[in-house]
Amino acid sequence: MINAEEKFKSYLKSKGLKFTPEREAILREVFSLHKHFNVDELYERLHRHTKDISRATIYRTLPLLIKSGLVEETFQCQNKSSYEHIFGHKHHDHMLCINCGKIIEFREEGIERLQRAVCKKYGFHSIEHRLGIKGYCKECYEKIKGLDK
Amino acid sequence: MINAEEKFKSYLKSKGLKFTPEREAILREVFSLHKHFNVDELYERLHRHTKDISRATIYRTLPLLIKSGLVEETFQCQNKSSYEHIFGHKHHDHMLCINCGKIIEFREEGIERLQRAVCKKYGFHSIEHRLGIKGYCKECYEKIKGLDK
DNA sequence: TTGTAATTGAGATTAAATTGCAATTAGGAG
DNA sequence: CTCCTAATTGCAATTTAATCTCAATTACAA
Repeated sequence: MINAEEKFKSYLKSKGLKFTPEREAILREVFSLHKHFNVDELYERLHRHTKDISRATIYRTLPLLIKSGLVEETFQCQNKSSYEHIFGHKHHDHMLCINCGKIIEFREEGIERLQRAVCKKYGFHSIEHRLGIKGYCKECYEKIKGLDK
Repeated sequence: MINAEEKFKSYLKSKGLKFTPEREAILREVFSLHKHFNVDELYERLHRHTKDISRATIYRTLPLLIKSGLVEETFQCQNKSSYEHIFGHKHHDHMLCINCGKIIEFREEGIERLQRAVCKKYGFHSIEHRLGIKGYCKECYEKIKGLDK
């Protein structure tokens, strides 16, 4: 597998779907973004950087990117789904500061291993797993402690 | 702390809030349910078992139950939040079968410990954490393997 | 018993996500 | 290269979980 575009094309072909300019633009935008994004942010960036692409098309394209293994839904924040591209990255988990919104990514091999062990124990065939820790980042916690709350 | 009701009352009092018949009914219903539930299911059960309580009141009461440490949001399924009561239980994680909907609960002490270690490493003050594994349960995976997909 | 701030239900509202449809188009077959 | 058709698009309407508004009610402390 050479790159994300090839992988996406190959997925589409295998399903009899088309590689349209819209899908290409979305793919490029997603991979030019080196952070998490939600549909609105993606929509805004697409409109700034390329031509108009409707939200409907974004909503229809994201599941394809996910199924092709290029994108993952990472967490939900205020009822909005956030995504990130995962091509060429190892899976990682997230800490989310509920005060300032900061996201800390981490990968903990031991947790990954234990998850595999648990799945094996139950005969469960895992497709995706997500660990999210919500709380206060170091800075915010110190601020809040100061306010005695 | 004697029981869930006392804990809820104590939380409400500490915030200057009232222990109303509606809140009591919701609390009872939640604790009579020994499984996960979403707002709709809770609403249906309340209407079957007790008097009419509006969805608005349920939506307003759940955050109180969560803040008082009696209920946890466990996962999102088809854009609906699921909850469970956690009074007297240790925290556990979930596997969700995307084929039959089965939920497997598990507690893995090692994962809990590693999570605490990661938080410590980053100085992150955790409020809640959630690990969800989606995939196929043993039975469904065998069925699907049989269908060569 | 009373006063008041909290609570309730009904219905309106918000906002994310999905869908129907007519016009357009990618891309394989010939 | 051309043609054909099923896939795709944008728009606007729709769905649906969740939130909000407001007038009437009520818990509960003084």
